[in-house]
Amino acid sequence: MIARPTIPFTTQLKYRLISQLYFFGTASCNDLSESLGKSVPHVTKSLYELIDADYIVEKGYAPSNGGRPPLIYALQPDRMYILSVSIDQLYTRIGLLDMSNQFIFPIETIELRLLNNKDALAILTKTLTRILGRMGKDRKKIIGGGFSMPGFVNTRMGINFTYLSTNSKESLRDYLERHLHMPVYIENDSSVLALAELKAGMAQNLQDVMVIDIGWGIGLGMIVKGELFRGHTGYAGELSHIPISESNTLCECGKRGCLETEATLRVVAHRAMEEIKAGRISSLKIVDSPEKMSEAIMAAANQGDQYAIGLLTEMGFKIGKAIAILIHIVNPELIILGGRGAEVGKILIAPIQQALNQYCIPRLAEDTRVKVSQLGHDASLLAAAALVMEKFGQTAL
Amino acid sequence: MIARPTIPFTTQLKYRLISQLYFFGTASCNDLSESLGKSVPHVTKSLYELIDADYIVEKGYAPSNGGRPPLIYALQPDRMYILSVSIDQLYTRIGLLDMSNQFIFPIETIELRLLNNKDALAILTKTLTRILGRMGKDRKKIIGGGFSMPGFVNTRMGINFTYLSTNSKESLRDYLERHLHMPVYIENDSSVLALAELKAGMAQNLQDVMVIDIGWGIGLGMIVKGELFRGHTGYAGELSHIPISESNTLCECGKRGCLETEATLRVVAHRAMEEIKAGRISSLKIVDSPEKMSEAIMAAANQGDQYAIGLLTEMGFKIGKAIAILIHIVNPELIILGGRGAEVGKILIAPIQQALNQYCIPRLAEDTRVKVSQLGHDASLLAAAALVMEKFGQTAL
DNA sequence: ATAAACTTAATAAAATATTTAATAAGTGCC
DNA sequence: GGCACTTATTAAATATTTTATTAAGTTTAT
Repeated sequence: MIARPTIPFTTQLKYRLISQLYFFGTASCNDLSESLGKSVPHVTKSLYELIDADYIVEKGYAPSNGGRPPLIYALQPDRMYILSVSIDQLYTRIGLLDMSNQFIFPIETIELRLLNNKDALAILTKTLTRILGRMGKDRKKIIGGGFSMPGFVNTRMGINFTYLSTNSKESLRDYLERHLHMPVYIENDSSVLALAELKAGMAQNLQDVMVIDIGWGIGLGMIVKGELFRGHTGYAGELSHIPISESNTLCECGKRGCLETEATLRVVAHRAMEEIKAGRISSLKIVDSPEKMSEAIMAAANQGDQYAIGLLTEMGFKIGKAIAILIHIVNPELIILGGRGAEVGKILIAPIQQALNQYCIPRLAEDTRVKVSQLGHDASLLAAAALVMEKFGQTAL
Repeated sequence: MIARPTIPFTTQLKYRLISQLYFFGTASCNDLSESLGKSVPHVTKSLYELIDADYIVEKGYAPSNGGRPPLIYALQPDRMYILSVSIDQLYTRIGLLDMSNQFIFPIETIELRLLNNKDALAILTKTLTRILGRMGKDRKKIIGGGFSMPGFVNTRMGINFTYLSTNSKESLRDYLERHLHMPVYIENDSSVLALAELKAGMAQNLQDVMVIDIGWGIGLGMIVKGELFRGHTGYAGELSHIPISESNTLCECGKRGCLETEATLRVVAHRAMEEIKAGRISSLKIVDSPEKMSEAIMAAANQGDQYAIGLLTEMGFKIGKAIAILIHIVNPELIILGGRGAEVGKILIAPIQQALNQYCIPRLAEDTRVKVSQLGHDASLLAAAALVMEKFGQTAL
């Protein structure tokens, strides 16, 4: 078993201070005192010890807020690093982040098909080992690895039941820790998306937020009581298989009418290819793969193509129906549309809002805002790193 | 504004100790130390001070657990009291509890129709004032009032948007505090039912539990991360208006196909009355009110009447469909069937389980147990009191 | 049966963590 | 310049945990 904390501090407060500063970027002693719920003198003391140990640096004074100007602190960027891995069905992206959230190497992307691929984990591990090899003596500074991946992930047990099998009894997390020699945290990709919104996006400082991951499938990341929520065994947010439609399309899961059979980019892409083949007139041309088709549809829709907009509007309305159910159960303050579908968020938001008006109790619909994510493509890598830093801040002694 | 803590202790730990002892009934110093996450000597010290102040008493030694036998502590029963009020559409029950969870007067029940009743709150307040009048000098010992009630309740704002209007800008909570001179906590009845399970029933020590309130309507109380969950504005758990059916019965809320139009005791009672009138043969006879009809149906079902069982089985299956959706979203470890429908829980559990098998992803269905509540009729009064004690334990200084 | 070894529980003393209160230092505004 | 406000520093007081010690039982091996 890998010892979880790589750097041994003498008090828990120091772990929390570093974690907070990582998420804040910069902060004054007062900010930290307030956010950690500890007194200023106590925070000052630990802060100074961390400055002496060169983990934290003073960044000078900020403008006054109507009184004595606050001294600003930040993390020493190259004192610690985080390994961050974002895995999807086709590609895996790997980054190494410093304490100022900068990538210290260009992000590496490898093609790694997860489905029915027994060697996926071995290839991933090998690639990671190669990349880590470049770190030299800085390797010891890596405090952990955060992994975002699709599938049924049980975070507590460190297992992914769908992909990246270890082909043995060993859990995926233990396997990775054994090969990478660092603490590893794995999490479902939709949850990581939600974490990104919580730490760097629109969910900051909010309590109850649902992040819809619109892509090849449809996922849900839940922020409940200001924290990521994963349910009892880690499968909370299985939006894709709730029954939503009257057309009884058979789903992979064996049931009929699942949201996934009706409202994903995959469904839209396949449907467009069929309909165009059958003579449907549009600015859209058939392209060679459904993946590229979905991108073409989104591009066309953003250019104003009526057919593409129609397809996405229909998808949006069905997603809205599912969100209506979600709102009845969870009563969140904000719904964020994220994932690849966020590209056409502006087009989706109207039919979604319409579905909410139609299927929600008015009081509930009124109290819930719907917004499109502003986070870019690197968000999932930053959030996978956040996974590590969050645990770092919870390190007990 | 009413000062929330009636009794001023010098440390927060003392409030938490009293709260814990209330819920535990009796406990050893070690039990308390563990459950509060504080060291034994620290707990001991506060415990002794509370014994000196006569809030807590020693109850002698418990049998050894393999070592030195632990000293057992309990609350002094008549040092503090809690006012507990459980309100439903027709009847309101009022109790006064001591610190050993005993009613110090027989529970009073008054008939109080909530619907379209402008005077409901005035009548309630008058009754409560009369009952409190009997307390004499013990009145000061009441540390608060807990109110369980139907409707859209926003606990943070202290408002019930559906019933018991104050006919003014003042919140219901403020109104009650002003008239009763004590801290008041109001909560939705389904949530209180969940709290009862959390504190005294099957949800004890569990993290994520859904309590289905099967009655005249259908409600949901949610335990998330080991605590009552109410969502952003307090309306989480609105199970009754999620779309579930293909038969498009119009619901009061204006939508079609809501669970409430298909699977409540009210629906079952009305349907039985119509069908029997139309000549349906059964051991059931028509009674004069739907309320009594529903009780007759449940009694007949428990006696083995096939028609009654059929009606309830159909209701159960539809409730199961809704629970399937719930499980996909929340991934709870336990579903508890509560409310008046728990009387026929044994009959409902089979069709519910069947619906889960049919509509849930297998992994999710496997990880979720379904049980029938064991709590009796007084549970909601005890839980309303728990509302008060829970806040008492959170009293800061 | 009985002593030795092992539990669990309670207590006292010492060490550490954390807050409070008082004060100082800087800024902006009248 | 004086006042209100925010931030920083220090000393003293308080809260809390850790460690070691004692007490009171149970279990196991003879």
